[in-house]
Amino acid sequence: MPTAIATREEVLERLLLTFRRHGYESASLALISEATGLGKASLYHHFPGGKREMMLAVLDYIDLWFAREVLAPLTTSGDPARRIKAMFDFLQRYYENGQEACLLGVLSLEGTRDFYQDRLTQLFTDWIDALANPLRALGSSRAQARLAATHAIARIQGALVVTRGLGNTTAFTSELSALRAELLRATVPAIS
Amino acid sequence: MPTAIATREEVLERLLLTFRRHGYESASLALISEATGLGKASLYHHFPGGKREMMLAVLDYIDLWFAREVLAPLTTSGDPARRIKAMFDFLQRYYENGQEACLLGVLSLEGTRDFYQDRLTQLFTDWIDALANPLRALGSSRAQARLAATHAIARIQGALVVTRGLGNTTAFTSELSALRAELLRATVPAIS
DNA sequence: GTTATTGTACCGATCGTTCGGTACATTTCA
DNA sequence: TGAAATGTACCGAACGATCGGTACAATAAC
Repeated sequence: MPTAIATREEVLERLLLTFRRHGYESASLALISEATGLGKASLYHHFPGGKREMMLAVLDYIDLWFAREVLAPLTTSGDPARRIKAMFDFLQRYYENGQEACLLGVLSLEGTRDFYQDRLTQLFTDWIDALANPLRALGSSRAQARLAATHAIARIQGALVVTRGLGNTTAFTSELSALRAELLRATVPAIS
Repeated sequence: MPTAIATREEVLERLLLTFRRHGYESASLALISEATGLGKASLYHHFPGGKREMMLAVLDYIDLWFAREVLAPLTTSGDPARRIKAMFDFLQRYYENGQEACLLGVLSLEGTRDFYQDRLTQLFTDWIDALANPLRALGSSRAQARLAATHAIARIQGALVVTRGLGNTTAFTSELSALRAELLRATVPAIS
């Protein structure tokens, strides 16, 4: 093999960041080429299916580390409060206090999501199911926990939107810490 | 004057819908031309500044009716609960149960928002300030009301995102009715 | 030498934009 | 009153640039 300038994982990481920042349609190949440091030929060597395959590869990649970093920790049998805290710590890092977008959110608002809508739905569903887990352990019924989990993820997404709309990260920080406290209290008054 | 096939307001309405569905970058002139029924050249007759001017015109248009339909009703001196209810009724209609996107949300997640970021910030700020009004009237302090208003708008935006991600409108409906009940109770426990 | 990887040069299609010009109601002037 | 001039609304065609994608020869690692 010739010197792989970057490992596949590094390339996927760059792709992910580019899609997070620009979405699918607006992420041009020129932009992707620049972000990954790979020429078009190289990109098409690694992803013969073109931009679609790049997006799908990123979604596969997300499936992996999202399962490892978020879903699995949420569904272990440890202290539920500890599990929830771990998720928030991760999100705070991952979104960089609201400065970096969420791929799921960006893709959700895209005009045409034909070929990845089902992947999106699956990711959201998995996330909701996983988060419902510790909420049940904190005393909610199955249905309540699912509603509360949906509610929580909506708030996270909303915090990201409003933060970018307002142009500063205070909204994100305060919303996330409030949500965290609310979930740990196991009181989701708006839902009950 | 030749008979205008469509009034300027009708054109702006079509433009708004197109930008809501596709955002700024992904709304091509071909798409806009089809949506408005105007040829590209005609569009440039009405908006010499091109796509940018179309977007700015839409933002001007929004400033007008958003102020009339949402902000003004929120800041009247009537029953605060009634004012809040009116906003939710309007939003439910405007977003069509989560099927249609919010221009503010879509634009907020766009990769480059250089020339309209300040307009976006202003719109969000105005909305938050207006909503804080009846919340104060329901007993919250000034700071609490502002936090609760920001929280509410984040949840609305998040509900739209998650609804589209999940691909069905139940999340939107349940989130919005829960939020409405919460605001009317004047209890925003996650913030306090 | 074989195979994986890449840079360069291209393709047709579409991007936002502009040009040249038509249709027609209004205004100007005889 | 009637013809000429003006202004507004609109469109088809084409602009240069960029889009996503491909062909292929050169290069690099084994």
